Amino acid sequence: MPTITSPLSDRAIDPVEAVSLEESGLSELEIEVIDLFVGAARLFGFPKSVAQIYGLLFLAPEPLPLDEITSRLQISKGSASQGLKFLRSVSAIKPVFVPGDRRDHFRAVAELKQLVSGFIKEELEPHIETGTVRLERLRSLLPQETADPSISEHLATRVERLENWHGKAKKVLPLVGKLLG
Amino acid sequence: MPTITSPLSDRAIDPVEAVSLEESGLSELEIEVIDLFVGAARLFGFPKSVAQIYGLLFLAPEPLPLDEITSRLQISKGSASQGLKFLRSVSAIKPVFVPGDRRDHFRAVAELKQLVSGFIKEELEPHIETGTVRLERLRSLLPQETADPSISEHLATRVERLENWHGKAKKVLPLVGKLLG
DNA sequence: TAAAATGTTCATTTTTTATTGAACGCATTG
DNA sequence: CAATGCGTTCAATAAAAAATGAACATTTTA
Repeated sequence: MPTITSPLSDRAIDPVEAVSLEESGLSELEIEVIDLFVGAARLFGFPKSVAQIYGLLFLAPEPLPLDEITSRLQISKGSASQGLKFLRSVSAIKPVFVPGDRRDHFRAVAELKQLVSGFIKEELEPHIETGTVRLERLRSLLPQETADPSISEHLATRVERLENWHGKAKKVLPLVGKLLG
Repeated sequence: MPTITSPLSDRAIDPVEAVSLEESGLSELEIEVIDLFVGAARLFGFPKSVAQIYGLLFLAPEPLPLDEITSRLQISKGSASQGLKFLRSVSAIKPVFVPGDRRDHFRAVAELKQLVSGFIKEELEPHIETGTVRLERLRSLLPQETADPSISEHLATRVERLENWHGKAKKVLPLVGKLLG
């Protein structure tokens, strides 16, 4: 297992990758910014391609269409399409109509608040909702009595703790977005 | 690409896995709680084994040693050792001395505030620190002038935006821990 | 002090996840 | 209405991450 100190271990900046990007016509600034996003994305569990696309759009002075993304980042049409789809789904990018061009163009949403809110709403909240059902089920599985009564007591306490966490998450998550206003 | 709708797609509960756990002598409640943690862990990018260990300890009335963890969860000694190491590193578990037993025993830290703080401190803050250096580098890469001056202007704005995000993260992250008090 | 117990490490294997690219649908255009 | 452009989908492949297990170091016990 190459996980060195933790499952979320740091990664060194890969010079090989940097070069391969450079050869495809990206500026040094673009390479650096994209790499920054790729690193951050890893932390949050996003695929590299998604981070690359967002990084490219973040810096681009004009909205870009899919085929420019594929050629500049040297990724496949499939990856780009999927990445854009995801970024749209969390409202991290917006489609922009460009007159006289049939292709869809996209710009990055650069407001932290919007980015975080979009992610919370689309990725986190759904999970929290399903949590409600699962907690009910947990409660139903609590043993009414055990050989040592302190054990069933302890188990009940733990389920209560989970319910407590769930409530906190429900309360705090929407608040986080506002904190970044 | 089996990523269906998003890179953080939901996963169905795998009945096969549930059975394999059940056969190893875990109660239905334990299976359910562990599965809950495994699901949540995926969201945060933790390995399954880490979530399983934490879940088991979370419910356990008494601290458990490594070999009981391996036998109850049916995971290898290596996985358990690494998982415990990580959980210790983020202060999600604590070693407990058990008289008359040479083995290290561990209990789960069940305070949300502590869990979140530990994770922020050990996993997030280090990244934020390296960010400072990288941002300085970005600034140095900004072109002094471009063919169209509005472009260099735009790029400067973007780097400022990143600095802005960085500052917000530095301010808000420590605050999140306190929000959960 | 030899044997057993405990826990870590890390090369190898397995599993999971992401990327690719060809096939397809649909709209536009010549 | 054939040909071309644009974008999506998905089976196959590649890449990345995690789990395994054997070797090892250390401590304890007999």
